[in-house]
Amino acid sequence: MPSPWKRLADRKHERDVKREAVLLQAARSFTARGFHRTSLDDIAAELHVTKPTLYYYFTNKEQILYECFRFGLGRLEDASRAQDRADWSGRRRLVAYLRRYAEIILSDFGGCMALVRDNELGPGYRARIKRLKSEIDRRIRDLVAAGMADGSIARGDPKLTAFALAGALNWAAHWYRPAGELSPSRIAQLLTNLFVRGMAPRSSARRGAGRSTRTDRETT
Amino acid sequence: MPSPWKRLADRKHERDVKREAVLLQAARSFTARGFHRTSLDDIAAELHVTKPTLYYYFTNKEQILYECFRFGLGRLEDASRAQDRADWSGRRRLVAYLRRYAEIILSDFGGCMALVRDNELGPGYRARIKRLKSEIDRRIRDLVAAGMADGSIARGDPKLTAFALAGALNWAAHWYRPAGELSPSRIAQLLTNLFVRGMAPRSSARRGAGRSTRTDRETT
Amino acid sequence: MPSPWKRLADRKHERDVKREAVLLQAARSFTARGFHRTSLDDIAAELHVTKPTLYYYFTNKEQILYECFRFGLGRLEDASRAQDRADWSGRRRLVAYLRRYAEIILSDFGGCMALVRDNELGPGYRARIKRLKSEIDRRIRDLVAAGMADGSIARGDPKLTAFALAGALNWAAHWYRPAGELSPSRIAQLLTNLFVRGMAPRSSARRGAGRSTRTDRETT
Amino acid sequence: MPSPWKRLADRKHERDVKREAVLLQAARSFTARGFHRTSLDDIAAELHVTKPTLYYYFTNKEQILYECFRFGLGRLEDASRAQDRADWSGRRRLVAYLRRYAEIILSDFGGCMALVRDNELGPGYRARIKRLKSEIDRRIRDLVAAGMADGSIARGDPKLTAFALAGALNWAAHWYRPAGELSPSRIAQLLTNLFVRGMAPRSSARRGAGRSTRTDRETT
DNA sequence: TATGAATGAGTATTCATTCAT
DNA sequence: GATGAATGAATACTCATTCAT
Repeated sequence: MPSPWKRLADRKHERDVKREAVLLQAARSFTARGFHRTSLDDIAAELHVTKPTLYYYFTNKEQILYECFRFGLGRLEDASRAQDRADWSGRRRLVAYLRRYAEIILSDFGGCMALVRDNELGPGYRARIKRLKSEIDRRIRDLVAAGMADGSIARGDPKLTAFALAGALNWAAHWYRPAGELSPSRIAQLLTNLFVRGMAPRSSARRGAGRSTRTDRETT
Repeated sequence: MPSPWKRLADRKHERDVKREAVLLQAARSFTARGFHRTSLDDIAAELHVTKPTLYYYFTNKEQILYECFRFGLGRLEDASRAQDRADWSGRRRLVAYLRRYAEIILSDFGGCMALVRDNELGPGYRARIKRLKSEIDRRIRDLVAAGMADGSIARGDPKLTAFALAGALNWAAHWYRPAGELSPSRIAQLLTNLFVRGMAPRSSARRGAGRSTRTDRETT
Repeated sequence: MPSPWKRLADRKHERDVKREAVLLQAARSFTARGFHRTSLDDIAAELHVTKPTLYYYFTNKEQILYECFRFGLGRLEDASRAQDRADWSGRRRLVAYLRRYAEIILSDFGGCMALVRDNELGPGYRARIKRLKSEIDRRIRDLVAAGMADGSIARGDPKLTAFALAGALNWAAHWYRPAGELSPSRIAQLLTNLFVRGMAPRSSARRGAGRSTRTDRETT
Repeated sequence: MPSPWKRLADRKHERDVKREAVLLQAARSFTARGFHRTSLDDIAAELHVTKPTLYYYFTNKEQILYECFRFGLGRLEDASRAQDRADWSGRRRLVAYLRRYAEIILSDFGGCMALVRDNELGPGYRARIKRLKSEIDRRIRDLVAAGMADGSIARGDPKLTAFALAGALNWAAHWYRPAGELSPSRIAQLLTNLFVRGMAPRSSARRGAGRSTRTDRETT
């Protein structure tokens, strides 16, 4: 016979599972149809519950969107911490991060974050999301700057470079189709390669010469 | 006494001026607050008219957004046609186009196009917009492909490359602040330079060597 | 042919007429069924319009109640100003005021004011109503105090006396039935007489003796 | 080891204690914020329990209000019975009753009764409350009539006199502040004195003369 | 042309109530 | 006894749209 505590933990867990199920469905619907065109009734129906049930787990429609954002941003944050390897060059860390970044952006919560504008939120929630977002932006910028400092990335405007990278990746949420032939991580790879190498053709002379160490080769 | 025909033309002109004023205000409001959070009353009030007046110029709220989109897309279309210079390399034509593209994206209608999702439109309008958008996408892709064909752009996936470019530029609409120090055309320049050269540092050996012709240098 | 200005004035007037009709119906419904049990649909239906029409004239359900209150309070305020006759004793002015007060309290707006609690209003509106109400209270208190000063009213606590008078009159809104035999002004008369004379029996010795001047006799 | 019967009695008692605690909290909340603006969740939270618990003690939100009313009315009823002293004049009995009446009205349940309108209740409960209320009204009226019959109260309309008295006392629930300087019984005393003596100034000739017997003096 | 007036349809939100545990 | 979870019903409020003038 299981202890009542276990049961309590189960309940807590079940509740969290349900809460997350709501978030997932919401993220998908918000992404697909937009925040305002998705009614709580829609979300509830897709989960086979009724609207007030959603209010048992969330206080607001806004809060639901906020949590979707936070969830996606949280994963980006986690990914950013995972690349803190002192033995890697800035570029290598950046590239590794961007790989994860793309995977996250092309997931349900990430897509919601990239495709639903935060001005759907009221001032309070919005400010908090903006803070988290600039945290992420800053993280990319820092990696870029680190790369520029250690010579693994060509000198330039780190801020603009970071925006360019984030933009190309975020935009992928617009055109990515799960059914397509490109997997998220393949997209990430191709985009980062493109960014690293640039579009200018490499002359034969340039091949291998003066490039960073083998370790930094992110070609797969 | 002026001829009544003149008057008719004047009227027609005045009507178009007003129509466009509505569109401009709408584009700004839609961009700033989102399509659904902007009521026709808002737009009307900002123009110092009343809501039904808008219906004199447009049949729908949707149509207003549709026309905003079309306006921006039209300018992109125009810009694309302006780069049809057979004597330029694919890359040069691409870079020239991207420069204009960025300027347009960072204008009122362009920003609206980049920031307001087309799923706010009903199926009819939406399909038309999607067609126009893929027209633009195709145009970039074609320039990329042309560059790859004539050797001015490194071989790769033209589609993905085009998406990356469009993404980085479109995303600029999210972070661009007119009050900031970077002008749209400067942003365009920096972004395209970044794309062309890539982030990898150029070895001294590489400088100038084997690079494309002087003509293709887009450094300003 | 009427001038367009006339027409504008007519419109304005018509609007005010309609606005007031809404208020009147609202006051009656709020009084009869309570603020929360009266839905805007109820009010609208009773006026043969639809709910959004009410929003054309008022911004809020709360505002409707607020205006009902204000309307009633405004009439009390007017009545209070009408009794500013320097040649009358305090008591005579008080009695005259109370007569009007009762008539107003037993009207639609007055009843609403007496029977619907102001805590139905949000803090903003409520504070304003409270201010108006204390204005009225103060007015009665001042008349009582004036009477005490000029000897036409027995000395005592003016505040408590004022509350007692207002209470007895306001409470009449609870039991008054328009169909009953007592008219509002008759009720006012009887209640004020009772207040003036008190319940203690008048000994024959007291009759006429030592009473205040003939002018102050409010016996009808 | 205590007998199980004792335990049952304890339980019963405990249940009643809790039931009454719910009623008291409800009465306070209903009085402060109104019936509809007080949710069962509010009441439950203030009691540190959850909403369904309330349903263990009551079948309805309405029933809770009904019981609050009944509780207050019950105390008025009790008070009325306590004044049945054949050796006292009608007026003295009336005055004694009013003293208790005021104390009750200025208590939690009494205030609820005076401030929350019975039209919040459905027809069934409401009818029962109205019956109890008219019982109370009738009781005051009877005392007034008795006083008029035995000469201790000046002749007049007993019904209207009773309403005036009840009104002035009930209304005190609106303005009474427990923190103020006037205690409920002092308020009762002042109000009844005012009613007995009236506002008209007593001429010196009248002092002491022809007034009712010492016994009837209710000055404290 | 432009507006005042009105409305239908939709939607977030609240809340009393129920029930299995 | 008490609670977590769920729901039906009601309701304020918004807004695109229409139409007579």
